[in-house]
Amino acid sequence: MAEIYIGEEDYRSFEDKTFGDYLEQRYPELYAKALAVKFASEKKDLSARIPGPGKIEVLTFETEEGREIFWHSSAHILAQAIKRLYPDAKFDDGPALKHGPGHFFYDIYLEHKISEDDFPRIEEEIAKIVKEDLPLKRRTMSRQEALAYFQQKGEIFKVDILKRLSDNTEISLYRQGEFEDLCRGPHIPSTGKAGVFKLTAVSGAYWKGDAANPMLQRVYGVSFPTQEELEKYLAKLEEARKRDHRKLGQELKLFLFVEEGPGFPFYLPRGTVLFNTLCEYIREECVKRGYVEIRTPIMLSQDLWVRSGHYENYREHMYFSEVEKKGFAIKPMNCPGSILVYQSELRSYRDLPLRQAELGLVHRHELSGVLHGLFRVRSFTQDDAHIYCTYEQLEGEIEKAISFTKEVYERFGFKNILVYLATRPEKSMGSEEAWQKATQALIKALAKTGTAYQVKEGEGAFYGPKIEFNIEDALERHWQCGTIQVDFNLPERFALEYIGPDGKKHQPVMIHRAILGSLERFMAILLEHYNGKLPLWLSPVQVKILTISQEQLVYAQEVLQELRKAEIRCELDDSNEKISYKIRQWNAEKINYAVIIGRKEAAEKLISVRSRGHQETETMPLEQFLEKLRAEIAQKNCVN
RNA sequence: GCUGCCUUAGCUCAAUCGGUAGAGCAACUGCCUUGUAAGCAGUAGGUUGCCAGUUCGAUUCUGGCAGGCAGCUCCA
Repeated sequence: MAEIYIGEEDYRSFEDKTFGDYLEQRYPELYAKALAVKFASEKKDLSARIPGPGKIEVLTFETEEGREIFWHSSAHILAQAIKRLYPDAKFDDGPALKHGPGHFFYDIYLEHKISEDDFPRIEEEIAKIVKEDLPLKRRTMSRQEALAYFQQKGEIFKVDILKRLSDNTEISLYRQGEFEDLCRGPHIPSTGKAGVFKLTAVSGAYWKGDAANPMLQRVYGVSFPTQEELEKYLAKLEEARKRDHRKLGQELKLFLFVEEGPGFPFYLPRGTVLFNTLCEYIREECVKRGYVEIRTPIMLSQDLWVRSGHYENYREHMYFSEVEKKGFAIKPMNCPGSILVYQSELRSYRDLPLRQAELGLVHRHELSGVLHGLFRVRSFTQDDAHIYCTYEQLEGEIEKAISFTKEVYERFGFKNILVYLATRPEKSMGSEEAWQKATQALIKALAKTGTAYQVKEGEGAFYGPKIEFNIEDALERHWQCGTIQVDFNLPERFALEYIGPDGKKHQPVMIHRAILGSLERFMAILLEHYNGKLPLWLSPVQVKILTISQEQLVYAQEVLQELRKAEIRCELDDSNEKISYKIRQWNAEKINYAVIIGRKEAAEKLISVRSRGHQETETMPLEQFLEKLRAEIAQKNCVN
């Protein structure tokens, strides 16, 4: 970022001038790129008067704050274009974005339904506005004046925004040509600096984000200073589209969705291997840390869910059924089942902490509109666990769970992990004191493990506060995976107890935790993260044997048997095709290794090995290849 | 669930103005006996998502339903 100091003397000669004037004279090259400035940690328009000597930070498209201003101004230009084409459009809000389907959007009320077919017309009008190079002029007025002004223009949404502001706020407006918008600013100096645009999406958005409110139309767009940058962005989008796990899942034959089961994934043979491999990994890691594993039924009596509070607090996400006039529910969570296992024996303090893991299949009714490949489904398997411990053990157990979680993410190569602390929601049960204690325990453990986190107010589970772990995928999207929750409520509701050293009954505390979260979601993240090129230990098919001609079939079968005996996941391509065709197929399947067998290899009882992403082959005895595979699998290396 | 868009062979996509559908890949069969990213030929594959309506006639127009996509709201 360019920083400039305007000294006492210099300032005197620019006393009545603007930042723009100053830059234009002193730093013409920088002026050409400047969008706005930051002075005394306040963002200002270039047309703002210099208030005094000091540091000026010049905001250009190269800076994050500069881009935000650029895109915010883009939203204004979008609105202006729409107003020109549809004069009865009313505008709500049009901010810049950090993530999502565009750099900016504008929420609009308009009778005409804007469709993608309208985009070219709107884009054309935007280009005209950019070409007109209209200066953006700021003016201020009182809130009362602004209210009257927008009322008279019929901009009812702007009026609503103004009504929510306090009375002594100074209101600023920005005008570009015939279009004027309520806005805090700052903005780029003129529409000529806005560059090239592309509209990317149109959809509905609830007014003020409330589902009870009517819907506005939200038009999304992207913009860049130059055409090249726009094209580069579009190419990146295309790359992301190719990485979509839904597409990879189909191409690699991993999983399937059918009309008969919306949101209920089917695992194909290869996807099942991946699923099972992840389960095995989690099991091993749990065993190392003193967990025991249980399995509980998918369907349990409705009374149980009433007792646990799910019926009261979670009903809209549950599936119900009736058998012999008795109500049943399919489990949306594993905790009540786990509790019944805890209660099956009289527990002693010597049994605690009891770490009870379950790879549990849960069903949750999700609204149809939120389903999204494996990221968002209606039935999924959680790598769940419930830890029953004494109050004294609580913090230590949370700390262990935090480091366990971090270790697992590291294994898969996820570097960026965001942690949140979600506190008591409105719809929840239990005493305020229990919530306080539980939340404090989480905070202490976070501090002790040196975990940076942000607070999500009111986003906890209905029975307790939670730590949420989000990992960042290759497309820089964040996905919630792991969670650690402290629960005083379910032990209370189910009257859980253990016999203490004093021979008396005490109530244990419960920790709910999941690391991968949903195996389905985690698989999807892995697929996008690795672009379908799974590391060897996770690959459904690790090796494919390709014969040069039918002559080598017998030897190829022998090699296949040997590899399978060594528990290598292996397939043989015995089709009557040329080797180049088989290589092409092998590559498309993203299988880690190809073993190529021709006349030479068969004669010498050797194999030729080619690895994914490489052109060269290496000829070796089968045993040597097996050693190499064993070593690589044992490493569970996830760096490609 | 809400708003908008989409649905044609296993997959990716065509089909003019309303005249009952085609291609490539995959599959299958045969030929070639193949040396590192598509060998050649042939065969089969469809109630155009489902149900109504308009029409002499609907893949095409209208309505409803289902599923999908993007976003909103929600979330592991």
